[in-house]
Amino acid sequence: MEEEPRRLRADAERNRRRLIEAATAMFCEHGLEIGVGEIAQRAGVGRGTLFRNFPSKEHLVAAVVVDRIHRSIDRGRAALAAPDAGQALYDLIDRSIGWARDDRALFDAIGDKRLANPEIHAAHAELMDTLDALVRRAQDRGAVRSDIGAVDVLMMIKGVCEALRSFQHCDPEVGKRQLDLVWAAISTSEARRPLRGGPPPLSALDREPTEAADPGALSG
Amino acid sequence: MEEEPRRLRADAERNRRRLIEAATAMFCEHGLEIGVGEIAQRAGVGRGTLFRNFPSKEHLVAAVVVDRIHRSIDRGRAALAAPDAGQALYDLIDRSIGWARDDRALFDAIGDKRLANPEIHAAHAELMDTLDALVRRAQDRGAVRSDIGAVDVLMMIKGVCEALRSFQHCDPEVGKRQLDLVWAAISTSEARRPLRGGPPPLSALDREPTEAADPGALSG
DNA sequence: ACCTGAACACCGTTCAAGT
DNA sequence: ACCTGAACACCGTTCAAGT
Repeated sequence: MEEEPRRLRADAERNRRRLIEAATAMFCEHGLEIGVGEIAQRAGVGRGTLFRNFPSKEHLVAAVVVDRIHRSIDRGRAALAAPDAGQALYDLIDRSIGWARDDRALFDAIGDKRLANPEIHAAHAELMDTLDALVRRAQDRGAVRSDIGAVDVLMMIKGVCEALRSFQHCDPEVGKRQLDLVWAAISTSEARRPLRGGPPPLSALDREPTEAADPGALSG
Repeated sequence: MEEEPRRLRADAERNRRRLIEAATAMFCEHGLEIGVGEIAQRAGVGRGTLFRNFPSKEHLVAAVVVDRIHRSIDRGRAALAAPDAGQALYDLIDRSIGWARDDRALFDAIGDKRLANPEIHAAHAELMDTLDALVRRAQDRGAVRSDIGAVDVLMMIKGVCEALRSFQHCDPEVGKRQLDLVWAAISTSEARRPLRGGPPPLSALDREPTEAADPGALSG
């Protein structure tokens, strides 16, 4: 929580920024398994500089995750200002799911292992406070049932995001229906919305046939 | 799909079995990041033997996953034989969530990346057929709403399992409520059940205070 | 045919040498 | 103070030598 007191030299400060930005972009594009060397290269610094700023790759991940959580908090606060609290919560879940498709392992990379990091923990607690306020406002409006809490909602959002990330190439309609199902679970019967589309065929989880699966990928 | 025609020598067959069993146990206990050397050691063979039976670690994971899917199919078929189809589906989801807590990255490790493996794909298709039959029977009974499909249900189960896996040390009540929320989403209003317990406090996602978080884990 | 462990390649991390 | 790249450690994978 307390601010870092010591000043960084100008070039060091710039390198640190570049590293976080490079890491964010690389994690988005290639997932967390991207090598530290490639991140350092993209940031235009040596590998040693990366480890001077972040004691380990895991710390770099943590810095990026904290940054993502802060963006989520911003979105949550904006939703709090919206007139229709129920609609605002629905939209927030919708957009979170949309981002999960692009962001790969970023916002999703929150689990109790990473929450052991105090900075992530603090940011996450702030996010939960915001979500809690949103849920309560939606409950006051009668859009969300009164017997659920922010933890229930967060877990459902996280679940949908991770399930969709595993099936990144599946029919996009599957994602829309997951949103609708989450809403069916947490909304009051008055605020219920119909599920969009029909039940997806069993093939909806397969890769799109347009994208030929590389044959060398696995087994044979 | 076609059977492996060539016979393995008796000792080779035994080694292959031992490797799958050792891998299953090690993956359960330590997750997929366990080293191949430790798996080979537990199986009582050299590392080279592991790679003679499985071209890569990923293939070994695939073999274990196929095995797990077959067990899921067995559970699904048993559920099909139960008198009350709605209750049977509810119980199956319940037990799947329970297993997810113990199994770490096994049954959960199904995504479109791994479905590129033809053996996993075939086993998964069989699982989907079974789940599809279960859902239809529950719909005929009026327990499950008519506008959802097996893909919707599978995605929700997978989501809950992965979300719970991320928060392995959180309050177990969170898991029970996730099951109830899934059921609220997919059931007809007649078959609805109340959510067990009350809304979890925001601290429910933190580690239990009894288990002291190792301070050296991350940042400081 | 199959088994084995030494050797190789790759990637996260450290550190002595530079500025 | 900070930067850098060579060097180290670790782990997945290969392969020459054994049985």
